[in-house]
Amino acid sequence: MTRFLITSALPYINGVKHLGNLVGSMLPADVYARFHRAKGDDTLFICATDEHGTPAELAALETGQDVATYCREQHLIQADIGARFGLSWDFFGRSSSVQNRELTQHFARALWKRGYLEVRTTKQVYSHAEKRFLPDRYVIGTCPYCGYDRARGDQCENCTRVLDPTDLINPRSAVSGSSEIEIRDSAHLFLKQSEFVEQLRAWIDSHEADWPNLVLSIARKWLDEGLKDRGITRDLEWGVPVPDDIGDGQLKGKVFYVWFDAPIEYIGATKEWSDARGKSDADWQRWWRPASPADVTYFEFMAKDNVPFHTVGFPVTILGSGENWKLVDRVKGFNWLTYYGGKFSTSQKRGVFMDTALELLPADYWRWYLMANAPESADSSFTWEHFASVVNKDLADVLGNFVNRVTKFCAARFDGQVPAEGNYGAEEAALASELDRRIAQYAEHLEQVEFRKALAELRAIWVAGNEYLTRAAPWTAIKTDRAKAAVGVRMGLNLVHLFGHLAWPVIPSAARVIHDAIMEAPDIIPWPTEPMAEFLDQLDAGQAVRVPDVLFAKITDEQVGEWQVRFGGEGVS
RNA sequence: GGCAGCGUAGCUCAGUGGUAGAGCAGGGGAAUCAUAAUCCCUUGGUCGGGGGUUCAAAUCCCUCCGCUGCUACCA
Repeated sequence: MTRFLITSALPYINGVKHLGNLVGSMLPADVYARFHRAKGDDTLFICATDEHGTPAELAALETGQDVATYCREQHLIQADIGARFGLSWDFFGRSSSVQNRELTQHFARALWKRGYLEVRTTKQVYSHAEKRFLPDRYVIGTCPYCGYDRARGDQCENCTRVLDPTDLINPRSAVSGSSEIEIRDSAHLFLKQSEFVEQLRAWIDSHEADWPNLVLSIARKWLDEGLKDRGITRDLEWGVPVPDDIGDGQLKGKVFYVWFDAPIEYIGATKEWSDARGKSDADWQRWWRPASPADVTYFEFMAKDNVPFHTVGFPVTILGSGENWKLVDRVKGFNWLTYYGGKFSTSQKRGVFMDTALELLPADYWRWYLMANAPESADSSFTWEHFASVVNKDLADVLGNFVNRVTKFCAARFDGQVPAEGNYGAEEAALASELDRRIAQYAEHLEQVEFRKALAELRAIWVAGNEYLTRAAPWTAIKTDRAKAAVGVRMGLNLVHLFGHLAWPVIPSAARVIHDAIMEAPDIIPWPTEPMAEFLDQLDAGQAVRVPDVLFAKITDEQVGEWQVRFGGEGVS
């Protein structure tokens, strides 16, 4: 049976991530990983912080810390928030780890030996004020086309023209504002991606059936436009150093480009995981260099801006190495989650970030809303009104109230114990067969990573519970026919138990509380594999049942209004 | 400019050739176990505009409009 290797795009080290980052990679990867663990599959879910690059260096500078200290602190912050969001990483690594440095250098050496790397001299902007080279977008000046005076060196945000830093009038550093900048020659390593076009195209075509349209079209676009060789080194301090034996000594003091080493950290973090447990290399290599590729199904989750790096850049690294590393099997790409139709923005304090989200409400509220409205086919817009209505209806009314009404009625009329009287009949058989069908659908949607559809189906399963309860009406039956009422309550309690199982991949904390009401939940709440006729008839008569506290409190209009103001809501853009 | 995705009910979205769908919101009813929750019934759309192919188009082709993003040194 195949093992499931799951990676989420690496959150960049520069600050706490917002809900859009969460729903675009980490959260769906977590739901999928939990689903496979629940099914009993051998599953490994890997993530890490992406720590190299100019923004990290500048952010450290701003806080007055050295970059290594800054990254260490930020990594711990992100690890903590991820854990509190229920992100069940088997390991959350760091792209600045020793393991990743060694692996990155290993891949570079393999590519160099096979002739896929080449040294080329490029023109780079050097700023005297910062005593450092600046990426194009960190140079600003006046746009020669439209006159906008804060155009970036890579593109003018005003007229959207693509620019080169040398095009700018009055160029200056975006960091210090200093105009003491000059263009210097700098040698860099280029990865000959152009030699892999046919190989990549054949590989991408082979996934016609199992990659989403969004991913296929982005990947093909890059090939169709003519794949260029890509510079994979930078003039920075912080990063994986280029080893002396590569590049004939022309690259002393340079580091690899963050997009070269970041995907390799998927492997690096797996080695970090293995090393942390004191295991041998075979332990992590069984995931990345399996005896047969079919032994492992490798699944990547990411937002659409990351698709080219995962379907073109990283595969070239793997293929070019000539070694038997695992290539990705399935890719799930997401569009953007917007905030009232606009961008989430750290600098403008616009939108909701993971830390503040948890100050407002528990993780499951967010997990449910985000996955039920995941930006799968198009960008989707977060609004407080929509969030409140989804949470109130789905979680509080349909699910929470079901658990509450069943357990409370049981407590009031059956001493809080699973009643023994009566036998299941046609009504219960019909429900079991409906649920067999719906659960199979729910599982299929999860396997196909159609999260909106999956969660709609899960909600329909909860609704089926409410429908059954209305038909069984134990509150009426109890007046004349205690056995009939007992049947309804017993089925209701079995349904509560079932819901605890089915909800676990999506809302793990609430699922645990629900399960605990019936019996103590295991760490991994398993997927129900029995036919429902059997599963829904498993509670022992006489066993005690607890009434859990209110599972989901409703979000009030006052809260919606307050949060709109606090986070920049409607009309703000 | 080029490219990609999207445009379907008031809102959020399914639906890729065969009589327009779901959830929410709105309207009516039932029930009273429950977080006033639930359940049943129901109103509502010339499928962005225009043209074409076809016995038949939301779906295929052309064109125009709008929104969002990408355009390779941000990550």
